[in-house]
Amino acid sequence: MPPLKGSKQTAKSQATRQKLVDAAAEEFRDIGYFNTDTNKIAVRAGYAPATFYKHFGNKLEIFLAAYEVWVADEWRALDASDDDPETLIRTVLAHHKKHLLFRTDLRALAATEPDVKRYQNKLRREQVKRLGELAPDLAPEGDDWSTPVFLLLTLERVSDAIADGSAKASHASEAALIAHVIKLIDGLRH
Amino acid sequence: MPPLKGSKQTAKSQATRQKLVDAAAEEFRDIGYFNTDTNKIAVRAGYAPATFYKHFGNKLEIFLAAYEVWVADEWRALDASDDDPETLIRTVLAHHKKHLLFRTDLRALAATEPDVKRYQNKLRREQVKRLGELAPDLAPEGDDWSTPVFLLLTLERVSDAIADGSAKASHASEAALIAHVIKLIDGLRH
Amino acid sequence: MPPLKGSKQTAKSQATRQKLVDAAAEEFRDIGYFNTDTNKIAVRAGYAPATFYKHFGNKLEIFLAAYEVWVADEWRALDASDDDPETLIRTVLAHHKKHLLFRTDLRALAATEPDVKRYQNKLRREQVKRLGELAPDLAPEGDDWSTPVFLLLTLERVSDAIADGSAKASHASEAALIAHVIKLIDGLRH
Amino acid sequence: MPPLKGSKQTAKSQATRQKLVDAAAEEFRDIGYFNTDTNKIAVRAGYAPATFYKHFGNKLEIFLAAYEVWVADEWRALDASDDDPETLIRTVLAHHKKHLLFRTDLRALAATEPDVKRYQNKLRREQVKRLGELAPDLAPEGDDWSTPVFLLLTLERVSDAIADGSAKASHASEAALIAHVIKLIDGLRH
DNA sequence: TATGAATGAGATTTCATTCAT
DNA sequence: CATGAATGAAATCTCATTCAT
Repeated sequence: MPPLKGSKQTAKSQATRQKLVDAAAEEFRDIGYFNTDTNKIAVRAGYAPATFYKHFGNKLEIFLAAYEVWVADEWRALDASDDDPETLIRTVLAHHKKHLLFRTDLRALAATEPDVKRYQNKLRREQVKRLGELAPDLAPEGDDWSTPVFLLLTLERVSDAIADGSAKASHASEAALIAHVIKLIDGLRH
Repeated sequence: MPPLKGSKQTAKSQATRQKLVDAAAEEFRDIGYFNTDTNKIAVRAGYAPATFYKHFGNKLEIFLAAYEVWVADEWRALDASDDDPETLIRTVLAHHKKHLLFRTDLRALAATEPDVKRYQNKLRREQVKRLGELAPDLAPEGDDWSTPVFLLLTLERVSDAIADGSAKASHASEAALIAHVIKLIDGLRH
Repeated sequence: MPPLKGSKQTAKSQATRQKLVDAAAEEFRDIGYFNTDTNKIAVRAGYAPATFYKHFGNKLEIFLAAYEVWVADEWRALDASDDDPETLIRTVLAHHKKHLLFRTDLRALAATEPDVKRYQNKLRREQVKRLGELAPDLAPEGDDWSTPVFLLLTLERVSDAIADGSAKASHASEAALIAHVIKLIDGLRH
Repeated sequence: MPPLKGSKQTAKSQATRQKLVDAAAEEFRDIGYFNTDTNKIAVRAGYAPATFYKHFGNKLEIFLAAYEVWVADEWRALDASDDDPETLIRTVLAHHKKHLLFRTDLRALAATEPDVKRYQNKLRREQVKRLGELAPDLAPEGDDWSTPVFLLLTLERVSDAIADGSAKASHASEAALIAHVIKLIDGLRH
């Protein structure tokens, strides 16, 4: 069966777009959003600078696209891991370690760019729901989601501190911090 | 007796420098490090662009100077407040709310600028010591600082989430989150 | 009997060309020559950018083609209308109102593009002849065409001023201006 | 008496701005608005491209500034000339001949740029008032300005047609057209 | 013939930095 | 010490045009 008319071309376009997103994700991960530019991204993907603008309107737009991929990756990793708390924590931690720079830039952008903020909030809510599915005794109770949110915030911050080396620099070992998180989880279960 | 020529000039120079730092802090607070530039800072301080470079080598240098002032302010506020946990938390929270943008930019910069990272780590250690003075039963025990560090990280992250509105957006009220922090503090005391 | 292969292709090619010209005319009318580009024209016609260059060498070439169509339209409208002066004036006016943007761009292009200028001059001469056929007492007398030319220029300018709103903005009503033109016509008849 | 503090510097800035406007006016006159760019203007004035943006936000802004100068020049020329109709007509004609390209671009821009349109309408009204001062028997009568407006439109269009050579190309001599305008003026006087 | 994709060339715009005073 | 002005370098973005299919 021959491909539908045009589907081959569209596939090529999609592939280019994907290469650009991948290149952007690498740039953001390696040198950070604020240290790269659309030219570098296009060239890294193997294209001329102008090609960038056939697929994205500006740098922020590709950041959002890379963010989506980033989140999907994290969820895929979490889905593939076991359900016991320590494994989950270590999965999150590994992801944060790899994408430390991406995450800090994300938060900086969320502070000034409404689009980023909106998307981030939406993902946070989905994250809480997912957590509730993985661990029913941590699920939100009624309208008050503070328990799972508190846990996620804490886990996030601890992971970042371990990932960026500041935990170690302030004499807090990875193991001890993880133990604290696990203890916190036990205390939060209903 | 008139002041020596040299010292007078130094005093004037110091005043200019201070005005520049203040202006920079305001810029960073209002529109963020990445959305301002050295010209804007100089003009906001009431000087010409070139004056900036008489006092600072580049934008990062003045950021560090503003960071020092920022930390001193927070400590002054904490010193002036009562010692009970809730008051302390609310003091930290108020400070974070005001300087949300500054803080996210700080973290983004720390991820790529070694100077910022170094200074940040140094401050974290001082912060832990201060906490130990305020609350001896949360002080580090021996070489393991993980308990106070864990608490500080959590407090920091919760404050940011309240300050940037993401807590509310994920259905976690300020009061409920603060209650979680207080409960955590109680659990961590030895 | 089926058409020859060659002629069939030519017919298809002609149809494509026509669609491109139509789309170009719409673009020129709606957003203007200087605010559109060959890609937009091709896409508006339902083709890919490259197709444009199979039929026209550049943007100016299609402008000329659209200009021809534009003139033919105006003449068709005039031929279909009555012969009394007011009806003719109103027909011209209606055409100018619709194609205001096209006309101003035409004049701007004529000032720098010899091809446009040449074509425009040729059309002006034909226009004078037509006017002479419609109204013999306004026809050129010998080598001096100044009377019909003067009339056409005036009519043109008044129509533009009404069409672009500048007449109204300077407190000159459409009716009063048209009355002036009619009076002028009466004065010019021999 | 020493110059006021800063006045020398401001004078320099004004001089630069003026050089830019002059260079822009020359560009617009020689090759037209749509064939030049901010780089060419800056370089023609003797500056680097970036300098342009210290004085003007974009190309349209300097066009408006050049427009103001252009109008002031025309009025200066008219004020300096005699009051008899033929002299005035020839003064206007000379100005149009010199700035033909500028004028057609002006009209094209007015069709798409509200700022230009607004300014142009404002000037038209001032022009009518001036005409009323020069020739009281052509002044507006009450709210109806159509008589002077009709005259100005006609004069303008005839001047353009002579200036751009289209009058000649359609066998209408300059002298005969001017005679028509003069006759029109006589007919319009009250 | 038509095209989807890509791009070289260049216009627009920003900004850290310098220079002459 | 302070500065007004200017700018080199680079990032952002556009568009007429081409190429492989």
